[in-house]
Amino acid sequence: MEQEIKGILEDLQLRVTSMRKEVLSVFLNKKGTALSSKEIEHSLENADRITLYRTLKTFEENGVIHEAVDGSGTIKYALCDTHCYGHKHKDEHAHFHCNKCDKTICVDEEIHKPISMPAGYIVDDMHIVLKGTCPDCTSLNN
Amino acid sequence: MEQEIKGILEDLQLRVTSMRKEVLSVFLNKKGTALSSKEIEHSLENADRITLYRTLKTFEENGVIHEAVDGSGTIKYALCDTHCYGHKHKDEHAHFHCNKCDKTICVDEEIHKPISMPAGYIVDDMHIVLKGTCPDCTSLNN
DNA sequence: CTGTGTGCAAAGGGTTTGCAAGTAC
DNA sequence: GTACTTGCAAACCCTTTGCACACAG
Repeated sequence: MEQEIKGILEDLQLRVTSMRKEVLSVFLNKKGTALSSKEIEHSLENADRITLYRTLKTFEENGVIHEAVDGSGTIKYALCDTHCYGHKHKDEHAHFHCNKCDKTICVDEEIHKPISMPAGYIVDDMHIVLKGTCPDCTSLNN
Repeated sequence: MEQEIKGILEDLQLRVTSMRKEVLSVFLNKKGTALSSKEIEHSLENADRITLYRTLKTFEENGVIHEAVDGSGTIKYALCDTHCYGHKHKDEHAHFHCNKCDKTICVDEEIHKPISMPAGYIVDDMHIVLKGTCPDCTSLNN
């Protein structure tokens, strides 16, 4: 893992700092989950929030992570797929947002184009957000 | 229109104040558009931002408006359909968000269920956000 | 050594809360 | 008249910016 992280950063010619390694490991440990900066902050040992913001920005600019729409009001970040490194982001999967635990997961199902826009509209990007209750919260019965 | 607005408020047993009438008329004048609190504020004559926040909250609690997911990072509000007054919100239409003018419109096309969730997930609500360029901005060529 | 990254302090923007005065009913 | 609304001030987030020090390469 340490090696994987170092590799990602070096490939992008980013300096390998402890903050970047820590943040990246949080994402790798929670693959398939979109995280808010707050959640990331809580997952870090010695968290300087400001540095975290800058780290997230750097990661976003370099195609390591991308913003995910989950309809929770706060911006979340998700690890980019390999094919999106450095390129234009294609965030073509759906997100499920649990209203109880506020967790957001990436849904890996295939998406069927749900709608056809009237003429004149150019669609670059599509986000699908499902809201409800996740299995963890259902079984907890709270 | 004055009558329509008064009727909506009275039906919900809300006091008919000038702020509420103004905000409601903004929504009625821009039917099919989801508005941010900033946009609403600019549409008002004598706008006290704090009162506006409270008005929006009241409207939301009473099923007059609902939050719309448009992936712009800011929360937008849209007028509820009649069938949603006071009831659980069913925001089953898609939203188109123009990346150029930041406008959000409600798309009235029928939605085909685009995805099937794995077992264990309870889906209460679905939001579909399309991002791109609207006809106005395409023709302006800017 | 050089330039980038960090961490603190302070500023900025949006939203919420407290409270006295104003208004709907 | 009474309870709900309003509007101002202040408080409270979260996020960004400025700058000196620290560290990666």
